Amino acid sequence: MDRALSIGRLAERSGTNPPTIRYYEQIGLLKRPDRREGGHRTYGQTDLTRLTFIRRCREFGFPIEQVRSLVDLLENEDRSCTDARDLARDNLTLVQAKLEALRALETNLIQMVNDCEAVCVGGPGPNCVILEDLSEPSRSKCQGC
Amino acid sequence: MDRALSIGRLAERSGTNPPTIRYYEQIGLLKRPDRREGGHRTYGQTDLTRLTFIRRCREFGFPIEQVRSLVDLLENEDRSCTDARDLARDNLTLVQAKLEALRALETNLIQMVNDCEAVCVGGPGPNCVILEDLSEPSRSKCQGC
DNA sequence: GCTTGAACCTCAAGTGACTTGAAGTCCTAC
DNA sequence: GTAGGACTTCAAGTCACTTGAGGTTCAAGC
Repeated sequence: MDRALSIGRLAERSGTNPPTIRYYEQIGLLKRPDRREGGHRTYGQTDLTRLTFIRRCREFGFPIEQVRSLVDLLENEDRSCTDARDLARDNLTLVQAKLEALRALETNLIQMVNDCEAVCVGGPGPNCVILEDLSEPSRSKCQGC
Repeated sequence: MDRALSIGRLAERSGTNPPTIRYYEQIGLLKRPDRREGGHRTYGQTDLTRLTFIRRCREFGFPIEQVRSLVDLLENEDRSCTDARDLARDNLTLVQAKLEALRALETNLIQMVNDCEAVCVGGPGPNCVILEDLSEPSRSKCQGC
């Protein structure tokens, strides 16, 4: 019903901040909106849809340049959705790599905290097992040696 | 044996880049090293140990300011290791939150890719189920509604 | 119609943790 | 002696915004 949205309302409804919207406009991800007499931006339903799409993409971890491709895909009848699948698949691979690293990190941190509580908690800083652990060179690169 | 390391060798042995080492020096995380006649930096075993510690902390996701605390902890007899445990615990909480978000992301992305392959792959971009999914407002904030 | 204060405007700089580039100097091996 | 690789400093770039300064416009209440 409400067609003309201020930047603040658009921000609210799309889950963004006004400065972020201006930033997206600046980098050409959102097109320049109409202005009121005083210079304030006004937006319509189409802008809300597009911005929501952009935010979703960002939540899904797509970097801005990929979001640009996806927006293009969404608005261009001539492009095949295979591109969208490929982008999603690349993104999935990245997410899975990050997951693996984070899981290893979690295991290590849990171990550190537990060891500290069992062995040295309350003792002098330099003797703490956590600091000892952190002083060892990384084992992540050569598991075998 | 080799006491005097150039910045390049130190970088190699610690798994860092020379500019990163200079950056750590600049922000006061590494102390200013001795110089040769010509101005080149030289490092010893202590520097290698400290830098290795810093890199490990960074690999574990500690932000620079926390690394600063941990270094202080490591070199200060008067501080208790409870502080180290608390920092590790805070970090663990953050890691676990990230893990949860990434797992949800992974599930969503897998779903998208699979759906696309089952339903629309090869079709025109704008009809792709992936783009439809991305156009829906986020459900992550209110699971129930 | 006037006032108040929230929301808006632009432009520039800041964030974190580095990386990259330019332009010049030093060191080592041949 | 010389070639070229490693080093030096300083500044600017990266990503995706966020924050701040300083000024203007809008909507609501009186």
